[in-house]
Formats: sequence, C-alpha cells, structure tokens
Amino acid sequence: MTQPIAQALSARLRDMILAGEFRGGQHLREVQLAQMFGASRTPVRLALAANEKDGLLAYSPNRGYVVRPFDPGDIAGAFEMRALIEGLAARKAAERGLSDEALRRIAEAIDTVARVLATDEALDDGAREAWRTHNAVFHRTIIESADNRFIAPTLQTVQRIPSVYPPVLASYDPALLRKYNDHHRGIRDCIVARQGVRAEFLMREHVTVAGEDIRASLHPAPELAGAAE
Amino acid sequence: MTQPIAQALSARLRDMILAGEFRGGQHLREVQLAQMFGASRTPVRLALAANEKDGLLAYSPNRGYVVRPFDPGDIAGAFEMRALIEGLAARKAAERGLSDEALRRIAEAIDTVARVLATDEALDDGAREAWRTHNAVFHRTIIESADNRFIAPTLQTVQRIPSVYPPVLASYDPALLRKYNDHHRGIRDCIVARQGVRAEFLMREHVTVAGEDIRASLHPAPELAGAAE
DNA sequence: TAAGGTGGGATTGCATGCAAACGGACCGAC
DNA sequence: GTCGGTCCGTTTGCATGCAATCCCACCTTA
Repeated sequence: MTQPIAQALSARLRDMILAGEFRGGQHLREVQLAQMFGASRTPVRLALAANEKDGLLAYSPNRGYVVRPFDPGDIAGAFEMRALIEGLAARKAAERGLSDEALRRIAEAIDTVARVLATDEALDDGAREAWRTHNAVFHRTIIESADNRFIAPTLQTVQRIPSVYPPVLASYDPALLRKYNDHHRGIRDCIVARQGVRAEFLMREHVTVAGEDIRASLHPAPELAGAAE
Repeated sequence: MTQPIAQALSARLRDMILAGEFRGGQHLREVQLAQMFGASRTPVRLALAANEKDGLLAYSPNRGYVVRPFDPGDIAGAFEMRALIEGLAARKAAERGLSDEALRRIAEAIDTVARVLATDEALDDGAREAWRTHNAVFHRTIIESADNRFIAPTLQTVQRIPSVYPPVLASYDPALLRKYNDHHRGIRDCIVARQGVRAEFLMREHVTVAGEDIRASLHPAPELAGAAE
C-alpha cells in the first residue's frame, strides 16, 4: 500500500470506518487523526488517500476528506458485483481445475464448518470464529485458483463496506449457515466435475442469497427485504 | 484522488506508465520523478501511492515502487472482467430503462459512428478521434444508467492497462469497427426492449470479441490469437 | 578462490515549517 | 432586516531536513 507506518495507519483507519466509528459525511481532520494515532500528518495523509482510493472517503481539493455515506442500495450493488465476480472465479477454477492442495483446503473447510454446525444451538464465539475462518478459506481458495489478477483486489473493494463486513457479518443462524455450507458442497462438486457454467451460476446464486439474508437482517422490517431487488 | 498538484502528477505518471515509457520492473525513484515533474518529493510520493493502488506499480517497504509488468494473460484477464461487468451494466440498464437523454446520446453515438464508417478507406486522424469519442459515449452512457456505484471505478482499473488502453486501442480497421457498431445497435435494441438477459450477453460477447481482436493485433502470429481462451 | 562481513553512498520514511486556501463571524451599507 | 464584503482562525498543500534502511562494492579471512 504505502510505507510501514502509513500502511498500519491506513488499516486502522479503514477498520474504524468499517466499524462505523465515524458518521457518514463526517470531516476527518489530519491533525486530529495524527494525534489520535500518535503520528505526524504525513503518514496520516497517505492513509487518508489510500482509503479514498478504496472508496471509503470522498476528497475535495483544499477541503480534505469526508467519510462516504452508504445506503442499502450500495450494499445491494456490492453484492451484485460480488456475485458476478465470484461466479467468474468459480467458472475459471472449474475450467482450469483445482490443485490437490486447493481441493484439500476446500474439503477441510467444508468438513470443519459441518462439524461446527452439527448442533442446533446458538453458536458461541469460538464457533463463530471457526465459521468465519473456514468460510473465508473456501472463498479465497477458489479466488486464488481462478488465475486472474484482477479478481482479488476488486472483490476486496466491494466487500469492504461499512455495516456489511466480515466481523459484523451474519446473524449466525445455524440454519442459514448450514444452507450456505450446502451451497459450498454443490459448488465444490461442480468445480471438481469441471462444470464451469454450473459452478458459475451456483456461486452467483450463493452470494446473492447470502446478500439477501444479510440485508434482511439489517432491515427493521424483515418481511421481504431481499425480494425487492 | 489526492491534492491539486499531486493529482496532476498522478495522472501524468499514470499516462506515462500506460504509454509504456517505463519498462516493466523498472524502479521509479522519488527524486528523479520530482525533478522530472518540477515538484518536490511529497506530491510525487502521493502520485506513486495512487498508481500503486491502481495496480500499475508494486511497492516494497523501504525499497519504493517498481512498475508492474503485464503479460498477455493479464490482458485476457482484464477483458474477462470488463465483459462481465459491462454485461452487468447492460442488464441493469435494460431492467431500469434508459432516460430519454441517455437514449438520445446512445442513438447519436451509433449514428455518428455509422457516418464516419460509411467509407471503406483507412480512417484519418479526425475519423479515429470521432470513433473513440462516440464509442466511449456509448459505453459510458450504459454504465451511468446501471445505478451501481461500483461499476465505473472497477471498469476504470481493468481498462487502464499498459499496451491496451484507449489511445493505443485499435487497428482502426473499418470492417472491425462496423462490426462493433452493429453490436452496439443490437445491445441498444435489447435495452430499449427491456430484455436484460439478452443485453447482458450481447454486451459480454461484444467486449470479449473486441478483446480477442485487440490481442490478435498485438500478437506477432495472429492466426488464432484469441481462440485459445 | 570463495564465502562472509563491513563500510559508504544512495534512497526511502517521517516530522515539521511555511504558504495558500477555505470558512465563518463580524461589520457595514442599502 | 437582509445582503454583501472583509478579516482572521483553521485546515490543507507542499517543500525540506533528518533519521533509518537498504544495496552494493570492497575487503578480510579461511
């Protein structure tokens, strides 16, 4: 990204924005952030520029940076992009085939999640952490198997959205997570069978459904929250 | 992006990279760029960081920035992404419908290109410029009609690739450009008819074909350059 | 001769100072 | 009372200085 300290500040600032510690439209002052982080204005300025490039801040010349507001339409748009691009990754992975190592990691991720979800009770913190980790392994492995250098960075930018990002992610309803793990199995089977088109559309559907679930859990009135798309 | 001077430097640096004025892997030194641009190191540093975020430079702590090499596989990957995302834009535009203004601009773009291509002779500079402009209007209008804030920035990053970017674009073969304009007509008709799926796949096909043509024109041996995908 | 260590030049990383631009408050005029 | 203008505090934008790191060549030693 940039340089050692600036890089760390950029990540810290990003996490604060994603965690919702600033309100939308808020003006971020360099000196204020600098003393908050115990650094000088120079690395802070780089961190601001980096987060602006990531779409989290808006810049005006001579006026500085404000945090960009996000609305439900943006969340829907982000999941549209995610579905499309992860679908591409699944298709490419199927066309190219998975390495033994990739296949092993995917199998392990699916199996571990299945074990964690064997109960119907609410998940404790450890179980939630395990789910997050292995869910991420599944997706990341497919993305890395897709042989397209543009996929990973693009996905990162559309996934880093305030109010919908991994640490805040899901309601952790075991029924939902089991459904997702079934999706994962289906996608894995299609990739192994080298059925690229099926893998693409199953992945697209998987991401779309997950997005609708998340948006439903965010809406105050959860009746048909996702169906309006 | 960043601040006034730094912003200008960032664009100048980007254009130099895209124009191929540095070789892949070349180390860009801050002081050298600073005196080349007649500025100090501070805005140069910001310009370097911005271009790194755009994927044109690679950064290593305490070692600075090197220009990232691109190979034919990267070009193919970029067109894969472009086809997918512009397809999404076409589908969304069809689903939402075009404004009268957007429809007018698209019609004008298609008609103007048709007039420019009425001859079979090689295009002069003015004709090439006209084609570039109106081709861009067609694509941009659809992208702006898609109502997804992530589409435009993502497309920009996958289109800004050394050796394949608008000013260097096409061989300007009138037969090819007429083919593209026919594609545009078909896409326009689908969008107007609110046939989102057809619009999506026609756009995807259009971009894919254009990418194969470009890659064929770059390859030394142009036999089946695009068919290997 | 080859391997390892060491010193110096060059380059990046960060802090700070100064100039320019912005924004808001106060004041005056109509 | 409202509109327009001017002044001043605040903030950003850029230049520069200094410390830390790195790279490379040279030297030492086995």
